[in-house]
Amino acid sequence: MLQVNYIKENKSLVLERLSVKNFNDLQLIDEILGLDDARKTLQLEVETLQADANTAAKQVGELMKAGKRDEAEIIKSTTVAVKENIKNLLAQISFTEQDLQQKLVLLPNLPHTSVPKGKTPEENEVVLSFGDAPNLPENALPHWELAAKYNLIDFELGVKITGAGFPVYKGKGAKLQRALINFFLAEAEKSGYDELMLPLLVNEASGFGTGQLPDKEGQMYFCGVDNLYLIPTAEVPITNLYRDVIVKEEDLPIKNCGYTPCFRREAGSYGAHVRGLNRLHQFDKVEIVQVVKPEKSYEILEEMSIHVQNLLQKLDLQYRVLRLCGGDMSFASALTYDMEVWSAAQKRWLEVSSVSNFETFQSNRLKLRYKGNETKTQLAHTLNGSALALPRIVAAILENFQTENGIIVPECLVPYTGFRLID
RNA sequence: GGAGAGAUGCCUGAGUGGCCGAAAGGAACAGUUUGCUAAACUGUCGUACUGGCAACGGUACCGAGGGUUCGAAUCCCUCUCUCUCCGCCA
Repeated sequence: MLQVNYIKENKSLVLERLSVKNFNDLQLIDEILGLDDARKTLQLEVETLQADANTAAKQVGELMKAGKRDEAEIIKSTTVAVKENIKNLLAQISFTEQDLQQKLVLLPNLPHTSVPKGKTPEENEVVLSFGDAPNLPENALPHWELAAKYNLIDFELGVKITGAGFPVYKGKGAKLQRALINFFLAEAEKSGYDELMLPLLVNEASGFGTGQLPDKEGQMYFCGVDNLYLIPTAEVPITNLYRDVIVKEEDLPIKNCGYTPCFRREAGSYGAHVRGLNRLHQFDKVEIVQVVKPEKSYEILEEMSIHVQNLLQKLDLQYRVLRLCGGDMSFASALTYDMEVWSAAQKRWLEVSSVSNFETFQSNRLKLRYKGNETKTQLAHTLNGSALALPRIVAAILENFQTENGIIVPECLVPYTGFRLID
């Protein structure tokens, strides 16, 4: 959520930035500024009345004590009208604030100046490419066929017990999952992230804090009886740890990581591109999150991007890094890098990580601030990234490292799998 | 699931209608003292909005939301959460 005062002071800049995200609703901005002015005027009015009422109440107290009942009664009678007035004004303020809030959450975050204009994924900017595509024979198999051939993943069983998009991992397939999770967590710990194990269901306030609610609720599974949502990413519980918190400046940066399953309804996504592991309703992911000082956040975004790239390099996967264009970025992000690995048998890039700087967009909603001895309380910056999402990594490993004799597991995973070959 | 108790500032904890934005202690920060460490002493020590160039003010907030009252941390109602006991249970 953007800060109203910032919008007020930098209106033309805000409009210019928002246009990069293809957002051009000048009228909405004007309405927001109008509502904020109205709110302030009402606020001032009600506070003046309250100050008067407070003084009157004190006088009554003193007069009563002095035994001057009659005089007290006179003052009492005058406050009745004032009270009614205050009540009305408060109701107006509350209504205005709600209206303002509802409109304010419609504004996406301002993209960083380096974000390219564009509407479609094709307009994302390739920042760098790393590694070479493996030379696979013409008859190389896509991962879903490999998964069946080596009895690693059973998609049909998942359909039976739950539905499409909930695979059952078996044998070495299951072990590979566990190995990847442990490898990613170990690497995150080496990079200084403190590990957390988190609730997989969150309440409404948390969904709002990170921006899934109100507008993207269709993306989450919802337990209506208890009013809880299944997390679409560990970002939600981790970042909400710091909701309504004022952290000490010296405790920054806060670095957390956590492994969780993620649940996404993905309503309306069907077809060839979602085959196999390409898009699931439940998948596993290790997430990294940082809470940092504003002046450091872009430096840290690079650091997080490098952490993710190191993982991909250790896994010997060919990858590329994209700087997302305005149209492809998420609502809340100011700058996002997507990491994609090459899926050699499908012959396409698969997104395996997304690393974003949200600047104060989330912290403003979360009321996540920091305070130093010298500095006043101010909003912190939040960042997060997948490090990494498992299914597409598994897809790429199966496809890229397939041989006549089986699938060769990357060296770095062997300590975690206990085997080098899937056959 | 049943019964009871509670929720106050960074922490502990006092406060049952006006003198309470809130005692006291601890922690933290600054200073004085000190050969060093410790101790002692003094001061500072919540958040948000808002007025003012500033000095300094105003308003709200004692789990959340309503109500009673001229006046509520204090009384009433609803909700949430925590704790204790019983039941059930991985």
